Formats: sequence, structure tokens, C-alpha cells
Amino acid sequence: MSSGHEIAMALRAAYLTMHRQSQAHLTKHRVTADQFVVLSLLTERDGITQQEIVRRASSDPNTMRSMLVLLEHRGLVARKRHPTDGRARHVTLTPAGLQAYEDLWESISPLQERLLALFDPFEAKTLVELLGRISGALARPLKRSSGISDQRSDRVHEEG
Amino acid sequence: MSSGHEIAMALRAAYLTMHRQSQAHLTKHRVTADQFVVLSLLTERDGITQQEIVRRASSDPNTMRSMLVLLEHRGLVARKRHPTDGRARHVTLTPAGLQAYEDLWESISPLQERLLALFDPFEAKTLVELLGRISGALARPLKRSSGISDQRSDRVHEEG
DNA sequence: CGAATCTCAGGCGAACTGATATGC
DNA sequence: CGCATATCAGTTGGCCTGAGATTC
Repeated sequence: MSSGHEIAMALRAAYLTMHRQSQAHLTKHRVTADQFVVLSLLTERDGITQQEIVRRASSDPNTMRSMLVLLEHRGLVARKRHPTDGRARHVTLTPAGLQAYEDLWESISPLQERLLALFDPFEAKTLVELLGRISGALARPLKRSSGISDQRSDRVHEEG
Repeated sequence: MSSGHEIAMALRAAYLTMHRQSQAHLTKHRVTADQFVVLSLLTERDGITQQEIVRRASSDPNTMRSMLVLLEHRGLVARKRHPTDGRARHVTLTPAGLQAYEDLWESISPLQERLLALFDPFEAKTLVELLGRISGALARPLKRSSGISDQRSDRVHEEG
């Protein structure tokens, strides 16, 4: 029991199901689940580089750029030059973006409560820990990110 | 700690990381991770309807049709009329499809072992159970599937 | 110089909407 | 008839490859 394949299929089913539900809750705001993720990352730490967003969102530079350009056109984020590194972009949430995020949060919070209600506190903690093990161990060095450290550097744990 | 959002982000990161790795391992065979999932479902139970595949793959009819048409053009699956229901399609794996699946399995098994090695047996079982709770509880009645019962019916649990 | 960050062009698989044909 | 299954047309967002510009 519990082969690697079984874990993979369970992970896939859980993610796709949740993702569909998220999409459904957000679609009336004309925002996708992935765009919501980007906005939420910016509320957690505003003013970071695109590369940093790429890492936190488990995405890639090209995809993230087009997403951010789209969000910029809607006035939800601002993309300025990084003050000390001319190569990088300093991405921030606009007031409209923050407002949009709060509206989106209201739309999606019933789903998140429903998700949380499936577990007792210990189970929830366990689940997050086990999932973190997967993303931690299987994460690839996409572009060998060394990090600019916008405000403070968070160590990139290179797996041995 | 462990809010609904935190669970969702951990789930997302774990899935996307695993999905990228799977893609990378399969790309040399010109098969996507989702196509591999379809093939693996057919090896578990061959000769089922498209609707059944849709449910098991957590997908939708339109997407699944185009995937199956693609796999049919490559000679990996066959799509015939269902013997007792003229509306349905009876999807089977061709010999070439079975061979392809075995090759794909070899390519991807190192990743699956790596995935499995992250957990002790109890953790693996726990993880699968917790993930199953998510897909079970959040699954939507996409089209209110009643099931044709290809070989035996598996009860569709309508949530109350 | 090399390396990092981002930009740009283009292609592709998957998900979706909405409408339609056909058989139960 | 209603309903279920599958099909078809078309759109979109996200992921990818590969190339290039700019800056460190």
C-alpha cells in the first residue's frame, strides 16, 4: 500500500479538486487562482523581485512576467526598477491591488474554512509538514537562484 | 497556524513541484504527465467509458476527449462504441499503449521512489488519507454523474 | 569576462464555455 | 419528453523553449 504512484495520484486529485473550487469562487472577479496566489504573496511581503515571486509561487520567470504584466495592466501591481540592482524588478501591490485582494479573500474564505474544517489542528499541521517535505525535496534549482535579498535573505536550502 | 490558506499553499507547492519533475522525466517520450495518468488509469481498469476516466482523472469531458483523441492518433488507446450504451465510448489500451506505459513507468519510477522515500509507511498512509479527504469533500458534481457501471458500479457519494 | 535578471517571440497542452448531435 | 454521453468550435491562462538585452 501507499506506493509512490498512489501518493502522486492522491496529491494530484486533491490539488486539482481544490484548484477547480478556487477558480469557481474567484471567476466572478475575473481573477484566476494563480493570480490570486501572486497577490497573496505580495500581501505577505510587499516589494520583492520577480525572481523572488517565482520561487515562492513555484513558477518560472517567463510565466510570472506575463502574469505580472497582466496584473499591472489592471492596476493591481506596480513593477519598478530595483533600487540597488538595475537588472531586477521591484514589484509592489497598488492600493487597488490591496483592495482587490481583500475582496478576493472574502470570496474565497468560505472555501478555505471548508478546507480547514476537514482536519483537526494536529492533522492540519501534519499535512502541511508532509507536503512541505515534498516541495522541499523535489524542488529543482530552476536557475540556481542565489537571491538578491530584497529586505532579508531567506536561505535557499540546497539539498545535498 | 495551519490556516486554510496555508494548507492550500502547501498543497499547491507540493503538486506543482511534483508535476514539474514528472513532466521532466516523461518529456523525452513525448508524453505529458496528464497523458501518463490516463494511461495508468487504463492499466488499472481497462475498458471503461470516457466519463469514468473523467471522474478518475479529476478532469472534464471536453479536456478528456481531446486527450484521448490525441492518444488514439498515436495508437496508444482505442475508442469504440460501448456495447450496451450507444452514447458512451469504450476506451481500451492498445498493445502499443501498454508497451508505452511500461516504458514510461521505467522513466518515472525513480521519481516515485524518491517521493516514497520521503515518508515512513505510517506517514505515507496518513498523507494519502488526508489528501483523500480533500478531494472527497471538495469534489463537485460536475455533471451529476450517475454512472453506466462498466463492470461494476462504484457508488457516487453525493455529499448532503 | 561570466553570471544573473528580465524581456520577447512563439508553440503547446490543458481547462473552460457554449452549443449541438445522438441514444437512453 | 427529459436526461446522459459525447462531440465540436473557439477562447484563455499557464508552462515551456530558445533567444536576446541589460546590468552586476
